[in-house]
Amino acid sequence: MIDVKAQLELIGRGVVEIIQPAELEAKLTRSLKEGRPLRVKAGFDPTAPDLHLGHTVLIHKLKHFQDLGHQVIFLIGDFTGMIGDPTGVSETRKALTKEQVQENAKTYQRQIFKILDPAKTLIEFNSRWMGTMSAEGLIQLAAHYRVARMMERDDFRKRFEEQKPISVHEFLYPLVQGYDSVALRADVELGGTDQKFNLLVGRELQRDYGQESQVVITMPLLEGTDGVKKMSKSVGNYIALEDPPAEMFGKLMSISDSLMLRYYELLTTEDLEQVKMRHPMEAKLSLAELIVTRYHGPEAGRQARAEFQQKFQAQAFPDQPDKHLFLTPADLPEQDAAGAGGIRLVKLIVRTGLVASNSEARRLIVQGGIEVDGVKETNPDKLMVFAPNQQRRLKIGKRKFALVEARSNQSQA
RNA sequence: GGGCAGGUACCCAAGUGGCCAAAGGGGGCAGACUGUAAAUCUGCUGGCGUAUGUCUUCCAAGGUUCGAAUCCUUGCCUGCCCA
Repeated sequence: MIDVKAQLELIGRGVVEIIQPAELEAKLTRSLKEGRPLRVKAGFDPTAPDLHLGHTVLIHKLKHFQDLGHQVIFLIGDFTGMIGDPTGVSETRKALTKEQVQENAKTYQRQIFKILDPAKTLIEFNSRWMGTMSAEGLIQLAAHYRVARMMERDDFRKRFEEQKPISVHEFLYPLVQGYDSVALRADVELGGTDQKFNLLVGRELQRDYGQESQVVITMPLLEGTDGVKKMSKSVGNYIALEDPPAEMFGKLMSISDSLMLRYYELLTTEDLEQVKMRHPMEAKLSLAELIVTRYHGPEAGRQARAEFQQKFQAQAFPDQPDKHLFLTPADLPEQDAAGAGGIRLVKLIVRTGLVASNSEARRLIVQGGIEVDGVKETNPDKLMVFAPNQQRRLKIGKRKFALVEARSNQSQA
């Protein structure tokens, strides 16, 4: 283990707040002296089956602690997931079933080891102690906190003032999360700035239960792809670690220039001044490749970049279309003047399955969002004639491509 | 337990008997513009062989009416106030 000052520097990188810095220093000093690693906890709610880039800000911080030799505890809130964290949400969240939560938790475990060292990471589930807690125990736990303190929290107060529902069980969330720290005897807990309230409850509960209070470290929230709201599963502005490479790359390229800098800041170790001096598009391509590489490997990174440039910059048809459609003579019911079989353009578009309905296909066509073999086609009722084995390339909207191929008979792959 | 106010399309929100597939905003999609974008501007945004047509939709079930998102009844849900 390295000395306290160096540890503090790494730990402090990128954090928003440390409560309290002096306590952290004391803990580190004692840890070093006694050769006892600190127990560092971060909790995750398995409310959706995917971790996203927003979570990695925290996970990277855990990684820092891990590299410094401390005991990292990745806490999966399988029990709390059944409650649903009310933080930052304007409406009551739906509680998940036990089965859903367990399914999602499995995925979590697989994903974090793209960053953390499996051998040095302790994975815990808070159902281990919460699942067996009696009603009596829960009521005793609840007695440790006051309603007025609960209402100090912004989202509760706002919802209360706006006459929106707050269920009693939502009050239990901060309590349980705080109790997790008691059960794990956590020295440090990491969380986003939105978690500050919950994290602080942990400090108070530990004190009430006769333990030393944990140090709380808050990290910035990563904005989602819209650049405004925090990245979140429920809002849908997220980039999941398990998004396919091409999709991940595409999402990263669709962020604004200013957001790109934010991502560089929080997700990479690149020097920001140098990034700013580069051409924004170049910088964004590098960022996208960097991140795809991190989660899918260098080969996937290179490929995603090449494909992106082919698809959007050269406007070329990709090697791997989104859909390869085969048509048999039965699919070509109409005939042109010369008697050749064809299909109306609207129908053809719908057949690719890349568009939801006839009306939507029609809209796209009329608005100029369809190209056939590189030529814009705006007549929805145009009869598309196919000779046997003829192929046509459809560009549907900005980013969907389909290859359509006529087959002379029913034999089909 | 009592009183009051609400529940409208993906979200917010107007509409209170026919002109309502339902204003407006957000989101989404498309086009233009670009450096991939973002921003901006324009258009579209329930389904159906696009149709001065038709079907399904305004919490749910019934009812009144030629006609209901709009009126009545009951139920479910939410908030506030009183107890």
